[in-house]
Amino acid sequence: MFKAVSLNRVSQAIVDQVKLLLRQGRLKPGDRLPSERELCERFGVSRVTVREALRVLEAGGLIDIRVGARGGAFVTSPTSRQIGEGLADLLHLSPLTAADVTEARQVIELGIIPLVVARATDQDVTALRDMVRAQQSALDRGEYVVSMPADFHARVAACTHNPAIEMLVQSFHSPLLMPLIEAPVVAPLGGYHGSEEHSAFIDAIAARDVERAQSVMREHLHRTAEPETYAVS
Amino acid sequence: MFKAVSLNRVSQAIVDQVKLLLRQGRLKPGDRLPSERELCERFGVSRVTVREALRVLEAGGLIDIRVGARGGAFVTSPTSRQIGEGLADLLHLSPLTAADVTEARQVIELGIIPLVVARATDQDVTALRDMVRAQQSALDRGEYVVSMPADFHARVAACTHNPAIEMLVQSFHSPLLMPLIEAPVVAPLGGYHGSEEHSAFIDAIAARDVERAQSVMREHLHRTAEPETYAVS
DNA sequence: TCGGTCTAGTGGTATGACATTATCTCCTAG
DNA sequence: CTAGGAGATAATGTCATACCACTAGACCGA
Repeated sequence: MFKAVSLNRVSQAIVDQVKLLLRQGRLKPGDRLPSERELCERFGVSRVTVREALRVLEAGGLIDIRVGARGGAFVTSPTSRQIGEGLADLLHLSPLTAADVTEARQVIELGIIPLVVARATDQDVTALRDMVRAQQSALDRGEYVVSMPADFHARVAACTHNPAIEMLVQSFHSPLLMPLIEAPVVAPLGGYHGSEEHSAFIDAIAARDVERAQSVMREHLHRTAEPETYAVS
Repeated sequence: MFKAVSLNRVSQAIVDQVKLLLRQGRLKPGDRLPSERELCERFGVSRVTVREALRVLEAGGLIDIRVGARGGAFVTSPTSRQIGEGLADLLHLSPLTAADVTEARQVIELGIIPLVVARATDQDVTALRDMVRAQQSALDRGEYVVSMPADFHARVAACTHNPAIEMLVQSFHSPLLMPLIEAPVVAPLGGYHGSEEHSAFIDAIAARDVERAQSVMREHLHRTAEPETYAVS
């Protein structure tokens, strides 16, 4: 009956207004917002207020602020990596166990395999093989980088040719979440096993064999997720 | 050799410091940060700088700021909705199509069904039935709320008893994403169809029938995603 | 006991100044 | 004629101070 009369923060109102412009498409990636001083005039507020609004927009990844002449606030064109980081933040700051995250990851990485099999092009398969070969020779030289398995899984997701899925998988391999999901495999032995399994997986994809690909990936995920299983292997 | 001493922004340094305390667990949800004026003293910076840092933390959903006596910045455990909104903003700017998002959603919501079937308790099933009944009677009264289907799907995800999965599904149903994935179903007729399908889905879950549950859900997702399909039904 | 007033503490905003940084312009030396 | 450097310029980054609005709790009176 009586609606709440809450005149929130002025800075929040500015944030909302800018977001609205973004949603309406009247501000597109690459556009430059007016300078802080000019925004003050237009909104009729002080510079502090405008700056706080810009900070919020920047923290949300919507704008990019540059200093110096020709500087200012520029609307960003978000990359899937940025979005993935946001998702990773969400997952990392909440009370999740490693098992929770691993299970969610399994759902996605196994669920996309039919799509991967259906859509992977010859270039995709070749790129995957090249990646495994490069990683294998890196291992032979004793160079193990923790991002290597992440790169592989991300490339597999790219085979779906669906940027949303790609972004989802990448978010699970963000640096923040790595300690949760792939810690046990950083040992060289685990790396070798990983390479073999990756190759077997690619073979299944090339053969368009959904069942086998899922089976290989299921085992791979299971092994890399559980230390004791890895110790036995 | 000489590492960059680019101490970019002072406010960002404060943000990082607080985030570190959060990650170390030295600040827990419910704790209250010192007042702005006290933080100024401790960090040796001005109040504006402290406030910008607090804005960033607030925008990230890490703290909650209250005014008045006994007010201040309180550490909060971020909910999926808060960060899901930020995520949705980014998604709007990204080159994702509705089809991309829908497909990603299908992978997850179909992939979790085996988990749902395996783990749903009697309470879960009862809660789902109650929800459908409540939504049906709301429809009969002519009240259709767009968040209704989102609530249902989120509750289904909760049946996995895995908070990571729950959060993932919720983020797909963030208010700003709804127009992308469930727009065609806002019409009353679509709502009725939705209720029937929801009921059929619950029956399959209660019968522990993975195949049937997946089949019902697949059709449901397919119908709500494509306007022309809906028009024919 | 109930209701109002007072008050101290806190965030919200305004103003004005100066510092820092990156880009552009132009001038000068070779 | 070209390359490089010294300003000019325009924007963000930071500071200090002041005042306002709001809220919780203490206090007080009928």
